[in-house]
Amino acid sequence: MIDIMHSLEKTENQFEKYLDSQLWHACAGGMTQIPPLNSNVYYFPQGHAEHAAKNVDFRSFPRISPLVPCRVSSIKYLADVETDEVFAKIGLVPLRGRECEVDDEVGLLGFDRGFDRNEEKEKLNSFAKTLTQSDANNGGGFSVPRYCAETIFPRLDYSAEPPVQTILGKDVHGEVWKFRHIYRGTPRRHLLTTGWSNFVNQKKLVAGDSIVFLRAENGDLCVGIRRAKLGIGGGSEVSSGWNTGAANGTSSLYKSGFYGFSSESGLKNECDSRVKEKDNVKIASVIEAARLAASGQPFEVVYYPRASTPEFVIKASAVRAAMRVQWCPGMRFKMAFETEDSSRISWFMGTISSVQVDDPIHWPNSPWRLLQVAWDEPDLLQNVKRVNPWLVELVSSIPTIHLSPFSPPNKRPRQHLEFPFGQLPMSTLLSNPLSPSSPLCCLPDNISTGIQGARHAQFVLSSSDLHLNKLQMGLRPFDFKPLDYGGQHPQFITGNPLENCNSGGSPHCLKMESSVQYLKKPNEGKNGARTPMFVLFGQPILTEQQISQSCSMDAGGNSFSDGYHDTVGHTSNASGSAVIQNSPPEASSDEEFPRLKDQKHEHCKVFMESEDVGRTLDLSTLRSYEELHRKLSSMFGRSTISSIVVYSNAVGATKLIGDEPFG
Amino acid sequence: MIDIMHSLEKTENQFEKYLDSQLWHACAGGMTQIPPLNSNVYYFPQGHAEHAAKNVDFRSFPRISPLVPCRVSSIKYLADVETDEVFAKIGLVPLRGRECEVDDEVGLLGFDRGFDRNEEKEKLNSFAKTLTQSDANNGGGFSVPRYCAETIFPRLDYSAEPPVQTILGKDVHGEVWKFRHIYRGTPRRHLLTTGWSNFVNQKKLVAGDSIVFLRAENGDLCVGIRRAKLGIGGGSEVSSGWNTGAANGTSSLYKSGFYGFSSESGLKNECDSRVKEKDNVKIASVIEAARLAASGQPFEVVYYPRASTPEFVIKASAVRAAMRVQWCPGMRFKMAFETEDSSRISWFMGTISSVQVDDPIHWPNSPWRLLQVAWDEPDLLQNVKRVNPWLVELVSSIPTIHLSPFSPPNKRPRQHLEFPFGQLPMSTLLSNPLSPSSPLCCLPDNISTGIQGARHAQFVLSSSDLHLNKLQMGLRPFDFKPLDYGGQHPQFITGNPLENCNSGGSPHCLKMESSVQYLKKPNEGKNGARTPMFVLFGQPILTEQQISQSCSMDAGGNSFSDGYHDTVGHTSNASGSAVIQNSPPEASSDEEFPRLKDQKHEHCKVFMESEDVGRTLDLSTLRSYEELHRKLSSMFGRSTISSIVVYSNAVGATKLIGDEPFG
DNA sequence: ATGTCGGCCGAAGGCCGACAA
DNA sequence: TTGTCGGCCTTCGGCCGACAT
Repeated sequence: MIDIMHSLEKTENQFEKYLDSQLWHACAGGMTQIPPLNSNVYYFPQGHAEHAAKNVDFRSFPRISPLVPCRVSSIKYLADVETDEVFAKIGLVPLRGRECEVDDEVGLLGFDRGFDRNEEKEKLNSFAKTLTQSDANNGGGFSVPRYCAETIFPRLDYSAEPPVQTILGKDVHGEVWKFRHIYRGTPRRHLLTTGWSNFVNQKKLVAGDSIVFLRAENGDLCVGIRRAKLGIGGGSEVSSGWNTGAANGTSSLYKSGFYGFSSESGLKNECDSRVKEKDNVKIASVIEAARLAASGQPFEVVYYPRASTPEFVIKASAVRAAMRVQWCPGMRFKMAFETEDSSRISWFMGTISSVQVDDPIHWPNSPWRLLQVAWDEPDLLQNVKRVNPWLVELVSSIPTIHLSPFSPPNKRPRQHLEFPFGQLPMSTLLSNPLSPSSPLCCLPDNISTGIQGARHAQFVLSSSDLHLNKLQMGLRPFDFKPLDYGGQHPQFITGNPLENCNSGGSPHCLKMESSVQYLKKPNEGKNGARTPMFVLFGQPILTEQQISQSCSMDAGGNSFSDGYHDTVGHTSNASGSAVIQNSPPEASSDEEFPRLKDQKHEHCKVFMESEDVGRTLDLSTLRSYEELHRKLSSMFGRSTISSIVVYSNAVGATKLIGDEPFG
Repeated sequence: MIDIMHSLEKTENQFEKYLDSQLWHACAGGMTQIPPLNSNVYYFPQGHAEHAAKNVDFRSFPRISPLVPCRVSSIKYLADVETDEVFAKIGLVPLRGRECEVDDEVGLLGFDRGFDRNEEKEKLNSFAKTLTQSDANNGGGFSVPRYCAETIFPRLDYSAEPPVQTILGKDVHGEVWKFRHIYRGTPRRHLLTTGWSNFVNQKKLVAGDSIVFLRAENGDLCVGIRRAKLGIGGGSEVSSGWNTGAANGTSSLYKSGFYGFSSESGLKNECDSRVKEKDNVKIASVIEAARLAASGQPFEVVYYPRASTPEFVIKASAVRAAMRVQWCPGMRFKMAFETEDSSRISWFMGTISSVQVDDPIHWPNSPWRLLQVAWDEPDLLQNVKRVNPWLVELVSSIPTIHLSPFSPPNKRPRQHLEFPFGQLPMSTLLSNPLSPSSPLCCLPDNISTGIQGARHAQFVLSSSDLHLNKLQMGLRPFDFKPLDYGGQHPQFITGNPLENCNSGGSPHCLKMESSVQYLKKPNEGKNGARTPMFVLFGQPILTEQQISQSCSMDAGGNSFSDGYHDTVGHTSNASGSAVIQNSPPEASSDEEFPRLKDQKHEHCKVFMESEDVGRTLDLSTLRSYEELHRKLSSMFGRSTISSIVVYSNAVGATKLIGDEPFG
């Protein structure tokens, strides 16, 4: 394969050393989602240009699509030689026509799972800590959280007085750093002393940066760094008050001159800055990528996961799912952000204030940053005005349902959003938005059995939870209910009651399938056996008996379809199992709940109450209660899971399960 | 003017800041000769490629001349942002045909002089010191040589106890550095203390590097650095034992890690190395320059004066002069090199061992590195095997004269050396090398008055002088003799008695005018009045009366022609003043003694015996004894010059003059 | 459990005159 | 005149437990 861009970069960066994928992801942070190898994605030139942090002139490509369907042909995990900043080179092969459809399946079935497993393992073996002032201070050591010392570091011999050992850690370049690890003080605590200061200075770390310890599969201890982002969200402006500590990052790096005059001298050239100037991604690269993409040739993009701009190579399924939603002003949603110290992920609630194409002149039909939003906590997200639809998650569709029957159909010509995948014939859907077979604006007409919002209700999150450092909602029981129990009303958020969608002038309601599709009774219109089952954070949990049953059935995995593929595959045919027929169960759990796949909803943190130590659990890999039980038992080293195990997902909702089996 | 290369470089180095020419030359060192603006030069692509320190593939320019006549259209004095290394961008406009001839005159008459004046001033206002171990040590200060403190630094108030002041020095980027200057200790000495260590660290200086203090015209004190070259001469290999101290330059720059392991980590990326990797001049630049040069378009070259490769943009007159010499194996010569610490210039003696084109395959007719040489002190110049003819200076032509009458004329076909200037019709000269009007191989037939080598004898240097730190030959009287005193025999060097030229097989004797032309009686065949005059290191010194006389004469300045232009202008006409007729005296003193112009022969160091402080004197600017006397008086602050003033030139020859006038 | 502080100690930085070349 | 050295003082780096959160 001819790869011009790659060879270009080779010349400036002769020695490319590929990182371990685990370490790379640990450094990239929890928000980073690199699409799996051979999966189908959309490439957004617009986002690529944004990533380059420069104004890119695309005039030479007048007709390039704002989103180019591609297959991921290669992924290289790399790290900047100077700053240790991780980045990836993603090889993309543009797709067209039938190719999209066919290959999409391959990607979904073949490789998605492998990636998720990797991520799971990483979570188990790595620990990230944000450096405190004391950690980053010159004369100091590093306070090692007990959990890290006990689970990641080599076993310490506590019989010595004091217990000490030497820690060797490999960084992203394979260089080994040496630390003295001591367990001392009153009360006892783990500390890194000798060697730590040198590490801080060499890596130019400041308070707010994070260090990642990871125990690799071969037993090596790895050490990565994750620099604090200057601001939350995607804008170039720094949000006020958020993470200001890291903005002034030079104070502890350089001795100021004797009279203070020479500090000016030393900081000029880029070698001395701890973070390279933001020209990682060159304009030329963007142009070249766009050129090749437009002409259907393979190309390669460079992506810096910590560059504070949204990802521009997005899993096709996520984009498709987002495009199926009929976005309306007034919709309530939540969106994930990395916290200031990059240690956690916070979900921020907001309301869609407007749905309009971001840059109609240059990218007339682009869904990129389609949604203008108003945040419940606008202070922290001042510079986040527009977001990508596939990054937000609706928390309740009730306002849409309540209001749309009384709002007049929008007479204005809709903006045509490009959507080049063959699987989703835009023209059909858009040309007749009011046809019975496709969803109406704010009026889903194919909901037959009313609201069955139990699954969504599970994600309801009061905004007061957002700033809890610990999840303390704990001990109230989780009501497991079989999905086919009808009549269960969702727990509604009563935020802004969506005046926008009701007022006559401004509402823009765009595209396709209503979000209330999510609430559609999953088994409706399927050949699905109405098997009783349980859902944990939207992830169906079956007994092993149920699995063997469903496998023996015609399309057992499809029983859990939320209705996406019904609409996708057969806009005029309500009963469809054809598209994903014969898919093995593993695949179905991934693709059939794409809304849940986004942003780690399948990952739950499991706390053992006696320890207050959370372990992460990938629900998507659990196919039975038995499997869950085994996993939990091995996690906590006990043979039985007692009732004090509390489940909590990233949102902060917590559940307590009893010792008795689910079913 | 379209200048592709320039604009290319602009993009990578956005802010080009031009240096003061004086500071630039002070940093570049005494060996650097940048040809004057608008002067005519030869551009050597071969040397350019060598400068890039890479193998450049010139196959795309099959017929590019190895030396391209050009006019210097621009000179930019610049310094590397990171390393402070000075470099120049020289704009060149290829010349052809008549253009060469005409414009050469303009260059010679118009601009050469201005440059020399600059250099003179710089010498007077700057001081360079090579850092000792103590200077470069971490815990130390800087020992300021008294001369530097008293002539370059601001006046110190000695009434205080101790006398202290703050020194502010601007570096090449205009940044100001602050030093505490104190005069203390027993015995008293000048020191820089506070601020010095910081400077050393920031600039990553090591013992062997030099610091240059310069008092600019506006009174500002400037501070430049001049890093030690890794080896003397032009090769890429480091000569053994020479300047080894600087080769290991990292010891004092970085604290080694606590356990020593992290020093490995810190030194990897190029930002931490004190000298950038040797890719200053890119291959692409060389190719591009060659392309433009071959097609006659203007181009620009980047030249790093401290890159240890010979200059590749050479004053046309110097090349022409060298090409007129009939180079023969066995010829004795000297060549200037910068000393290890770059504080002085040493002349090394050698013998031409062979005359053959360096790279006959790629550059079949190139004079570049034409001479293969054997050094009298081969140890120090192990890697200098081949040198450019215009860089060597014959010290005696006696072997040629002695031997050539008995050696048979070389029958082998001569190698054709390209020489594209119109003024020197190669074809004529080469096609008939034995014609009476052009010099024979080793047999000058146009010497009419025997040997008159007084001028050359003045430059004879015994190799034992080379390593003297001080010029101590001092006090023997200098025999001033009018030039038209005939019969004075030169002081011959009796080194290797040139067996090569006598042996039948190997001698290659190439090109044109015999070196004994230098010994030709200058006034012979001229319209010159046989005015008695004195020559100081080859620089004629007239009384003011003589000047006014010669100005009123037809070609007064030409009286001092050494015969170059006779041969050049009129190969078949022995009496010629036409070429340089009407030249003002200033111009003539420059161009008519080109051999003396090279390598600062016109600069003498003047020592006041009571002080042992040398001042530099530019003889070429002196046009009368009175002027010399005035200059010396003002230099030493005395109204009369007593007999204890000793003259010594860079070679080490010293002269003592009396109080009485020359004439 | 762990962030921050002051105390303490040793190393390095840095200024000094002595002394010698 | 000036390079180098040892002495001496200060500053900084860095390890420690105390204490508070």
